[in-house]
Amino acid sequence: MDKNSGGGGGGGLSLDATLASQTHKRKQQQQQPPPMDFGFTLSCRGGNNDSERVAEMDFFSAEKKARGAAADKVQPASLSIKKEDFTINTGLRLLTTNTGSDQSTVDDGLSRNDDDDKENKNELAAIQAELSRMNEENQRLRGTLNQVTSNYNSLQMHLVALMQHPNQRTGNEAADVDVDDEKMDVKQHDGGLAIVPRQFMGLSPDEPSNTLSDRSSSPPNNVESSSTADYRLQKSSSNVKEVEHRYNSVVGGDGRGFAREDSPDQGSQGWLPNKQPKFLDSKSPDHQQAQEATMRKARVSVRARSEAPMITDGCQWRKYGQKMAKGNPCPRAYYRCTMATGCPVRKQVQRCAEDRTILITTYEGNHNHPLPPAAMAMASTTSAAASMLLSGSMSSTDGLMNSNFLTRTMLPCSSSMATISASAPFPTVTLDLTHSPSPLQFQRPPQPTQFHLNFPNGGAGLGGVPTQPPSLPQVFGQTLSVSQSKFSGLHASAADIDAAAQFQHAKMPMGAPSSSLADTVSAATAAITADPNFTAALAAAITSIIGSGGSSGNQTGSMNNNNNNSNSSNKTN
DNA sequence: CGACTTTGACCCGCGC
DNA sequence: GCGCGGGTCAAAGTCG
Repeated sequence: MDKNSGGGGGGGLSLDATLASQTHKRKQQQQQPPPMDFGFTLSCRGGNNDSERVAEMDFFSAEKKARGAAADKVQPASLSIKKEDFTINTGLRLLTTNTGSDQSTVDDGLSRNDDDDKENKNELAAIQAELSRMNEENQRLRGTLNQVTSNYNSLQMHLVALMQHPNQRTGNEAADVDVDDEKMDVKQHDGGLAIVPRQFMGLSPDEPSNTLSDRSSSPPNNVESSSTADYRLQKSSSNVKEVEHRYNSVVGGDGRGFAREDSPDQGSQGWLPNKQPKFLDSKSPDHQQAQEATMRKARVSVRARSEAPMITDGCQWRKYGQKMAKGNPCPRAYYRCTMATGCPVRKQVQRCAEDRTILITTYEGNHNHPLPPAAMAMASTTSAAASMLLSGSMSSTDGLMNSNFLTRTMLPCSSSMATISASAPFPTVTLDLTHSPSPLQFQRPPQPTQFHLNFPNGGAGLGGVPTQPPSLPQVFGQTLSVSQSKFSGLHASAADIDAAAQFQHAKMPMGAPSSSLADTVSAATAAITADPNFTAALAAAITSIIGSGGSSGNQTGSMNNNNNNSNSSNKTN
């Protein structure tokens, strides 16, 4: 019954940056007055949020100035005031007719040469015009927001399509796009250390050829053409729904949790035995069942050194079983999340047979309830990893899994990846925290024991300085791998996890402040500072990195961990 | 007394 | 069909 049925997951070079930027903006739009320049937001990869915000503020400040001036105030260049002028006139008439009975006989209201009244009327008219204009602007912004939402959904779908069918591109095409994207990284991170090869970018084979040609034939610096965006907006709603369904299945399915508000009611199902077949979508039953079967078994395993019987991940767990697993003298304990009734999340805890100081914690499912900050860290990690994993596994169910997927998702330091049990019965992502980071990985300066978390401006409100949350590869030298029974040897790069995290965070509950970027960061902070168990804190820190990666325009590749941001630099060891 | 843990039994899938 | 192993259930016990 685990509603895991699909894989969102993101991964990509330029796409994730754009997507993350839009995601972040969506959150901003729901928490504060929406930015004015949506067109720029959509088209600008890794755009400077602050510049846009400044533009917005300038607009309103100019507006205030105009309010103090005459009624015929200067309008921002981007706004049309014709309709508002009409509104102004209407208001005047209404005021005139309603002011007094003696005025009713004077239609034009000019017979009374009362300057004070005129001033008052003008002021009222100005205020009314202001209100009217605000209303209109609200309507316009609402429409723009809808458009942005549609575009965002289309991008999501596109991203999933890319992940599902990455190999139908020709090698040259892939190389071209990859090179372009890497160039973008260099642009975005001019710190000199910012070149982060981002694999896993591909064009969907089922994508219309025009999009493909747009990308392949466009100049190298042409990253996101409007035609492509338009095309994405034209994606069929059915595909979007399918993607949403998959994504909701991965990141959690209830309205309170990670799911979209319009998603099917998945969270109400709560925990039920896996053996009970439950399929939420009636369309394509066979296909859906296959997806469900795959999704509900997706797991995220965390290997960490810990003397404690269980790593502290911020959630409350209830042990419901213990078994002696074959081949391991240490018993395997089964836990269920008890933070909310019906939470489907379970985890297994078992010590490694070879090294009993290593604690293997395997998570399954997604929380259907709000999480405390400390718990959000791990939950974000697992969800992101699962979404990444399932995005690939779903392709396998479609028979479209490409071998290139494996190679293009390999990290440059793939040789140092941990070897995970290839006999895993279920698709499993393993985060191996037992190895010290390799300083040579990710071409970064040797800082093997430090994490630098660039805190976004949301948490402390530090002046809205644009931050560059480091992507997973930058700060996370740990190894990451994916083992799937169907695709033994499948490896996923940390960048994929990062992208998946971005994808997931795009679906985080908009109304819940706890899902905000700031809380994600605070979650990591809380986990790091409060948790006596270092491994848990380490995992939380990693999670925070993953989770925060989707909020900045250039989250995918910044290796400049010691950038100029004043609100950065949380570290743990 | 409620929440949690323990532990044997049970169910199910899979391989032989 | 049977045995094995993984996973879960649920009654009994424990703890604060």
